Amino acid sequence: MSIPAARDIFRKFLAQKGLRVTKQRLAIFDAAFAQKEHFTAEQLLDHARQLRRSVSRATVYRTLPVMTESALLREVDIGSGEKFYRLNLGANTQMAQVVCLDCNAIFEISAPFMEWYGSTVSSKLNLTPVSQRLQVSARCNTLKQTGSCPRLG
Amino acid sequence: MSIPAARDIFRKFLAQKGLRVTKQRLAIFDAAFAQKEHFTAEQLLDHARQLRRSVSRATVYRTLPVMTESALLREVDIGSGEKFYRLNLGANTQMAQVVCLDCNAIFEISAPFMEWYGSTVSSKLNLTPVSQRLQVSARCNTLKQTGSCPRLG
DNA sequence: CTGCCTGCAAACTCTTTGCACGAAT
DNA sequence: ATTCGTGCAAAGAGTTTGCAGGCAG
Repeated sequence: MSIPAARDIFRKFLAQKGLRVTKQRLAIFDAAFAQKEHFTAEQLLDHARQLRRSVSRATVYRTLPVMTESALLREVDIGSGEKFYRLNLGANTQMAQVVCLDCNAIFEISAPFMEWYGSTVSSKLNLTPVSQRLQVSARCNTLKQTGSCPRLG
Repeated sequence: MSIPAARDIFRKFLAQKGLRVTKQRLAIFDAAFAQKEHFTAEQLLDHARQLRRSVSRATVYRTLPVMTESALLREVDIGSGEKFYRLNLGANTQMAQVVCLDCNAIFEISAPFMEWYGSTVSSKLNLTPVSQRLQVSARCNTLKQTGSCPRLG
């Protein structure tokens, strides 16, 4: 998806929710759109400030939920204290994460069965599933064998 | 498992690790053993203080990892800010959680396939799995239909 | 013009840590 | 007698919030 097209989704979502299209929100959106991998609120702030000096941390934290609700971003909480976010343009499958405890890399794995699992298990409890997450924590074999991780150098 | 038997496991684990068997650690252990459901560090502190007035928050936080490593407890992080813990005496299957967003109940579901999934996915990345978690967030049907949740009243 | 949005800084929550005293081995 | 463990209080990290002024609609 192109930048203008994605930005349009964001504008429309804001309008739909009765939210204003501000320069700060657009700068934060553009910064998020430029990220290729997972990023934190702080990293997003850094990048957004390069696009618009005055963007504040508070506005980043207030805009992240908006972008998550609009499905432009996906929140990835690996239980590490800080939350990660990731572009979610056009994604339609549930994703699992494999987190390397040695180099902190997060690998995204398509896991369509999660949706089925969520429904099955929820219905037995008379609940309606909202979301599901599946995460695997693991250690690097290469690091253990050779003493260095390909991603750590 | 009986209380003395479980306490023995704890004593042995402490000895094995070269850690001292203190009155505080035993009080915290007994408090944890009395919990039937998931509990937080704060709840554990409350209960432990009923058994021994002087138990401090710091010691609870320092003891929780010890009990987790000894497999007497299992840590359950549902991404809600605070961590939950649960007795894990003799459990040998991977558990998934279903979390009700309406009443915050946590249901534990046996999910043995998680182990297989973790291995399969990790090996493709040349990683060795350490742990996995699977969680479903859901909403209460009864609450939606009748306006009241059986667990909220 | 109205009132939502913003930046700033302070507040908040949960958890961790430095220190001097106290207790287990 | 050692040394580890403890309580206390302060620090820490990430995130949220109250407020006065600014800008979108």
